[in-house]
Amino acid sequence: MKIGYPCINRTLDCRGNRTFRLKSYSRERMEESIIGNLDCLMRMLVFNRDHRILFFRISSDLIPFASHPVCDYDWQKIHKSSFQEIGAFIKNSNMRISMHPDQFTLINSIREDVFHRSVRELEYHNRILDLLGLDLSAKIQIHVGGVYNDRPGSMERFVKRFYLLDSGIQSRLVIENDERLYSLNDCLEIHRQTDLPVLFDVFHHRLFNKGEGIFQSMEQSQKTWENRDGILMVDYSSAKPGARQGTHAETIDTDGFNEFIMASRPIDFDVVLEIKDKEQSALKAIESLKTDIRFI
DNA sequence: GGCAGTCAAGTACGC
DNA sequence: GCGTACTTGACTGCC
Repeated sequence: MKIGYPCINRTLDCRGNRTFRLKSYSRERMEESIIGNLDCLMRMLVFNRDHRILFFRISSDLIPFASHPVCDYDWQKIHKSSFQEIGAFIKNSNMRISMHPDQFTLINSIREDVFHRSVRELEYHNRILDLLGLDLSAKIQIHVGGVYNDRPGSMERFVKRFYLLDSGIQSRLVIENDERLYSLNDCLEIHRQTDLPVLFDVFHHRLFNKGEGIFQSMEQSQKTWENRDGILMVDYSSAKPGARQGTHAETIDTDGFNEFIMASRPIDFDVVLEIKDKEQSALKAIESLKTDIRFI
């Protein structure tokens, strides 16, 4: 079991997801942003290793505008050695990596142009993980997508589109249950047709389910991961007290997390804490896992 | 230096 | 058919 957090470290005085407005695009701006982001990524990884945080989600903003037509900067070639260096550090530290393209990446869109932009975005994410030299346990997580007033048809379109993707992308992709449109059961159905592993989001599942318990759901998700995929990935967060439903908490609810950890025994998995205070919550989680045999 | 409006990208939903 | 919420930080222009 590895514990992680997404994209940003609030303790360090750097950000690995610095970007800029399209209007300000220039090669100089690209160069400057990418150097800063890669440098900060390395610093975050060193911080993580030093604190036993061995799972990390790399920001999609690492290379700004990478999949946009405006990008005329050969970042793959120019920064190749930085990627190699960072990748070597990840492997030597026995870390797990994930990436999560945002809501605009929709391979089941009814619009062909949206699908094509999504493919470009997935290619970009896949390139990053390849340049880092990571194996297929480094994953790209996406949601199933839109419903478009036709759930079966939209799930079918997801499957059809999946088979159009490059095999490199196919083997890194995983699907995650969301809190409104596609539940864990829907993801499992898509798994049956594509063999895609299912990343289990605890928070989304609590907001959107038909009574399936956490343990049973994790057990089913676990079965969708082959050896080459690594162990099950899980996203964990809890609701911000008193806030609108779906809002993520400011800091980890330690009691709730411990309860979840107990309930998940003996399943082994890696978990990203999607919580506002990022690494602080990861440190608290690690503290409370000190006696768990899966973590030691 | 601080504030408020805005940002590449999509979809769902209410009116 | 159109505007807004979703969700969120931070870029950017303006004072």
